[in-house]
Amino acid sequence: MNKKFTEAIYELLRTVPQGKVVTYGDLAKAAGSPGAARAVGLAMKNNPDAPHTPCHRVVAADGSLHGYSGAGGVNRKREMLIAEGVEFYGDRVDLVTARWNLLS
DNA sequence: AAAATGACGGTGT
DNA sequence: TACACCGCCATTT
Repeated sequence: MNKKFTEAIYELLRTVPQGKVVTYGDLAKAAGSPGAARAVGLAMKNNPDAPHTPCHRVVAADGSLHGYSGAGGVNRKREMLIAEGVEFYGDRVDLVTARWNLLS
């Protein structure tokens, strides 16, 4: 425990409503360490609190999907987001409309 | 305690 | 736009 970083990531991630997404960088910044985007992704892979944490709503800074520990990989992740109402632009998420503000 | 890892981000080609 | 390289940070081994 103690790992406040990962813990903060989960907390913030839980605030993201369905149909919205956040980037690793924004998540890291909101957690208190801008630039730790990699650490954010690691937290998802190493300890995905599963259904408790919507890790599938986390996308790259350019809106593209990077990875997913769940079944189906990024492929499943993409379809999951579409099912939630996230507007996709090819294989990229429309961050212009689907990006969630972590500050709210 | 030190080194290696990884679901990133930005820039260059 | 796609691919490659470097730099960044926290976690894991």
